[in-house]
Amino acid sequence: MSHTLGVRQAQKQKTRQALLDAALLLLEEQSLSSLGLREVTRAVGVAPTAFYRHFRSTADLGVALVEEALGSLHPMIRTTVSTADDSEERIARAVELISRHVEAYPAHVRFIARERHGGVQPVREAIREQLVRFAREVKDELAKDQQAVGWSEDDLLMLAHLYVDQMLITASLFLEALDAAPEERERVTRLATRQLRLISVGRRHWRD
Amino acid sequence: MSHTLGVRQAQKQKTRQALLDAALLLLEEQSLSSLGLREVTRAVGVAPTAFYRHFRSTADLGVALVEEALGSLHPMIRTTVSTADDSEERIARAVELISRHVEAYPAHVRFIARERHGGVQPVREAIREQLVRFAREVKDELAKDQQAVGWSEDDLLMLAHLYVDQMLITASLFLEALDAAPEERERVTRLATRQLRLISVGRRHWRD
DNA sequence: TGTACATCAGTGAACGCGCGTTCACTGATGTAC
DNA sequence: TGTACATCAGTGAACGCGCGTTCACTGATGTAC
Repeated sequence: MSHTLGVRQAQKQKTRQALLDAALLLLEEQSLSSLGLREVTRAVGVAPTAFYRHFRSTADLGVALVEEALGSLHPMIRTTVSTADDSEERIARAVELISRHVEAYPAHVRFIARERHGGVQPVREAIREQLVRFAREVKDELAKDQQAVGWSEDDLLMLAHLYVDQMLITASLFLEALDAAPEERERVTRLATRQLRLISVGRRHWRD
Repeated sequence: MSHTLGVRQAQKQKTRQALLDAALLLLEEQSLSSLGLREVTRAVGVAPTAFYRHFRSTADLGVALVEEALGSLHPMIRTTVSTADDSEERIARAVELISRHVEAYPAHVRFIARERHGGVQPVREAIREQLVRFAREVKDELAKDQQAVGWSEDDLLMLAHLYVDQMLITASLFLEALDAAPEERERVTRLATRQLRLISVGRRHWRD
């Protein structure tokens, strides 16, 4: 067995996670900039002062949520972009992946969409950094493709950013469609698929 | 002379505008969801209760700000898309227009970017409605172009949404570059230009 | 294994403060004659 | 033009409430011997 945490450390982590979970729930209906520390501790059932054992402020908690929401996504994105088969199938798989991710983690997705341009600077910055990393990773994968011959680094990065932004737009559309009729999700799937297709067409004819 | 407001009405409008201006200023560093009514009236120099003579709540004020930020933009967007000359020149003009708009109204642009996915439902809805209108108008202009032959209504709307989203992304990049060195704005201009160019290439070869 | 001491996650009282909302008001502007 | 009354934008006091932060604390867990 690998290293086991002491009882005390384990309990601390449990409380910390409870604070993160409660905050994410509360953030479905407000922005981080109006989230109160007492709200969060009340939802968890601990004293307000316990908050300080884990986070300096709600902004600090927000930065931790960014890591939780985006940190584990890097390998998933890499493999989705890199899998080198037919373009049409890859597009379908990417859209499907986004759709499933939004269904599985709607609150995380909402949080990122909301705080990307939100009122809390350190959180905005943390999101920006993660997205820049995504774009660089996508660029690296694109560079391996045979289509990338003749493309400058700059153009590849430009395309990577286009894909990353498109991914976020699609995620946010799926989010809005979550409580709607299934047809609505189908509509979003078709829209996102065709938008990616159009970008792929542009990519294919870029240097004609 | 056309109809003149009475002194009383004119003064009321002036106060209302002062409230909107003050709110916009305060929203540079926070989200609407945490904006306080007393903050706003304090900044203007009127009693807190005066607020209620103009708005039911800060959410209500937010909806008014959406109208102020986006309402007057429709004709501008229409003409930019419709002007039917060389594609490359049109792209340059569109990017230039966005850049100038962000320089002229940074606070409005920031407000829209921030509250588009923000924590206040009626404001989100108001922004969504305006963006859907933009997309429909862009679609109508695209439909007039000779390139649109063979395109379905659905595909045209898909492309229109792509353009509108791209416009917002570009605006938000220019916003981040506002306080940076001029080279940074130049970099954003080149990035946005090439992204629009790639979309145009995709458009040209869509039905190959 | 048992004991004595250290650590530290979570407590609970207390603080000063700004919040949104109510209410009856004032006094300049508007209107009817 | 002058007068008497109505309107209503903005006032100021008052309210109850929840906020973030401080502080000394408790008692279970961890550690040294």
